[in-house]
Parts: sequence; structure tokens; C-alpha cells
Amino acid sequence: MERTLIGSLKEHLNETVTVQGWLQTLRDQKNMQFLILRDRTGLVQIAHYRPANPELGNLISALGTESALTISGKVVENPVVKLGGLEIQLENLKVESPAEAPLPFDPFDKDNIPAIDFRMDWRYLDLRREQNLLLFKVQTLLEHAMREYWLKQDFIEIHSPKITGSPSESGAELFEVQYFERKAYLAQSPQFYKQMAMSAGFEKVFEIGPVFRADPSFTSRHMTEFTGLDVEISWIDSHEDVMVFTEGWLQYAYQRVKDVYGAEIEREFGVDIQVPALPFPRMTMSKAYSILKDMGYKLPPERKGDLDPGGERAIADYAKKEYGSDFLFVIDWPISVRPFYHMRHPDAPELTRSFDLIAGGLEIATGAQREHRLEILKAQALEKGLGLENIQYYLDFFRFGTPPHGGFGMGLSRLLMVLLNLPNIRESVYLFRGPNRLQP
RNA sequence: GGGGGCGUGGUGUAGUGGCUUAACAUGCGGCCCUGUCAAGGCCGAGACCGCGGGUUCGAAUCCCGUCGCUCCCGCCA
Repeated sequence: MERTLIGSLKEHLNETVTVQGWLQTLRDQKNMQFLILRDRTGLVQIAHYRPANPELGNLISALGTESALTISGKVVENPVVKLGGLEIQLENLKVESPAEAPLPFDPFDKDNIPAIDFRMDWRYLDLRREQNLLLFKVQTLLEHAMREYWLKQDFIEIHSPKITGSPSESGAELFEVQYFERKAYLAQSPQFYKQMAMSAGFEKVFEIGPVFRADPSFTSRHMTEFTGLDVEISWIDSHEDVMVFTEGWLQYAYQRVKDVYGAEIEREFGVDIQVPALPFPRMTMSKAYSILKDMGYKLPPERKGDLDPGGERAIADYAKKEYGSDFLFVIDWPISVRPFYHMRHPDAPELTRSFDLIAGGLEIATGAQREHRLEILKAQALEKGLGLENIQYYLDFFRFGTPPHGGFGMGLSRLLMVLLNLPNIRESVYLFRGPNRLQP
């Protein structure tokens, strides 16, 4: 048996074909029965004249919607049919797996979409929605385009371990796991390991992998496990080189997504993808601070030198208005709000060579030039109150010749959230993990 | 960890002190319908209004507690 995809049925007019999919709608009349079948390529109507085969008619009448079916019949042109002007005249039907009735909810009733938490309980039904299918096609292409860009520039892909032996930076946000007779932790970032690749002479690396954060955060943009997009590049002059890479890479990925799925995204999400122009605007943290002050936005006084989410949104609005850009690099953050391994400005030692990328008002990436000089790195760690014993393995990376380097980490689901203008990160991830969500 | 909001049939909502025997849509079950297509018509089942306590002649509605969800802040991608 050869399966024909619904999307290609018009190439099979007057042929007998086999299609497989889910029963989306059943219109069951006295004499005529119409089944709307869905596969990942589309919908088709299947017609059955009941008196021709009453037994089959009874089988159809008993079907619950969303049952998985294999159907064969003749494809005929029929201008009366609103669904593509063709239909399949049913010859054979096999119930591969019946769906219980009623369903917990109807994924195709757009007026009664349940709240996200309920849909997560039945995520496999939620994912049957066209919008979700498209979302994951977009994610696949997005990652593919990013890889294309990396490979064109001779990047090497790494897979760093997610089980780690010591709390690195602060330790507070680490999940502890039992590791035979001792304790281990789930990696909260591939940061140190991708820097090790710089010491290894890989020069340019990337990683797409899971990241774990034990933060009890209850917001629309946080998860305890998410997919990180990480990049590290050697022989840079400053964080500017990292930003130039980042914006070119994002522009390329956006363009690919728009080319392939622009129209579908417009239809399903009501979003007209804007491929960003280069360069993205850059704004120093102190400039951002004074602009916010002029706008009358009051930052909490205790957050000196930092931006709160409201400030991020306000400064993003400013960038949109002043520069017409959805993206903004906020650069040169004070050392007080940056980790010890960020390189400092030689002429302004209280500032780091770092950036945050704000997209659509949301922080989607953080990057920096890293400090690669061992003695300075050690001094900065001590200044931050870190015990050198815990990070000795990391400090060792810098003992035998490490090039100047920098990179960034970006949240895949956050990017997708911005790209498709989703209100909640739980909509943009296959299965959400949060403080209270471990299943399915 | 701190603060706000919400919790009503399977789902989405209305009802915010007596008009409620809790309404509407959708879904579900039954019957009807010669081709439907957002199918349609008729009938039916389904909610002790998250849970516990209180105020009141009277509570889905007000108060307290509790649980769940959610959003914001903190933290961050």
C-alpha cells in the first residue's frame, strides 16, 4: 500500500489512492456521509453513499472525531466541494486507532481554545492544531538556517555535558542530582565548556542544547529547562565583533523563515515577519539610563546600572520609534551586574565589554568579550567573592595559551516567542518545564 | 522568595446579595434530514458555582482560611 499525502491529491485525479490521517469532522446524514480527513499536509473530504454499503456506513457513524484512519478510494474532481474542489469516493476504511468521545477539548474549535495550562495536560491534542504544527516547522527551519550560517563560516558544533560536578558561578540556580555516591548538578549554561573550545583551538563553536535553571520563576517568559543557542568566537577585538556576527546570523535566519513560511505565518499568527536591517542599533547602558530618565520612566533605585523588564520594554519602544528597529543591543554594562568572566573596558574599568540583545521588548540574548588573561580573570573572580577552588578546572583552561574570544547565549523559545509574537513562552516550546510542571 | 488577579457542566464564557429550578456557545448522546461543507432541525444528558468555615431571613455573588492556576516583581535566556 502506497500512501498519498493529502496535499498532493490534485495530482492523482481519477486514481484510487490511500490516505492516512485523523478524522477532523464527520457529517453523518441519512444517505450521504462526509468525512473530513487531516494529515500534516492538509484536509480532504471523503464521501460515502450509505445505501451502497450500509455496513461501512454504520462503522463510520460510530467513529469519534480525531480517530486515526486509513482510507482508500477514488479521487474525483467536484467543483461543488468547497474544500479544494475535489473529494475521495470512499471504497475502504480501516480504523487504525479510535479516538474516545468526547475529546477533552476540540483542538479545531477556534472560539473555545482552553487556557494554556489545560492544553498542556493534553499537549498532544493541542499540538494537532495547525498553528502549532506551523510553529514547529518554523522552529525546524530557524535552527536549520542558523546551522547553515554557522557552517558557511566554518563553525564547529560541540555537545557539552549537562551533568557537572561543581556549582560554577553562583550555585543557587542549579538542580542537584544524585550521582552514584556523590552529588552532581545539571548544567545551567555551556558557558565554561564553550570557552574551553577556545583554548582547544576550535576558534568558532556553537551548541544547541538544553539548559537547566532552578529558579522558581512564575512568569510568561521563564522555564526551568530550555534550549540554549550558544556561540563562542576566537580572535575577536571586542564585543562589537560578537554583535556583528549575531545580527548577521539573525538576519539570515529571519530571511529564510520569511521566504518559506512568511505567508503561512501571516495567516496563522497574523504576523508579518520583518527581516531586520543591519546593523542593529547599539546603545550604551548609561545612554539607555539617561533616555529612560528623560522619558520619565522610573527605575527602582536599588537597580542602579541595571534594567528592569519594564525598562527593557520602554527602551525597546524608544528604539522602535527612533531607529525603526525591533532589535536593540544594550552595551557596556557595569561590572556590578555582570559575571566575573566578562572583560572590562581598559579605559573604563567599571564597565564590561558586554551586551544584551533586546527583541520586541524581551531580553533574548546576553553576550560579551570574555576575559582570557588568567591573572586578571582570577582577580575578577576573587573580587566577586568566588572561591577559586570551585572553578579551578575552568581557570586551568587559560594556562596554556587562550586567544581573545567572546560569544553569546540565546533562548530558542524566547526568539520564537518574539518572531511569532506569542504572549507566553509555554506556547513556543514543545513541552514546558516550570517549577510546577513536570508532566507530560 | 514578594505582590496582584482568577477559579461556574468536557471546553469557552454570562451571571457579582433574592428575578437562578444557574444562562449561552461549543462538544457529547438520541432521532430526523438525497451532497453536506462553520451543515441544519428537534429532543436529551451533563455544574451541589475549587475546597472548608463564617456573615445574612437569603450566598456562585460578601468575609476569612486553604488549594490550584495565572500575571507582575526578583532571577534570567
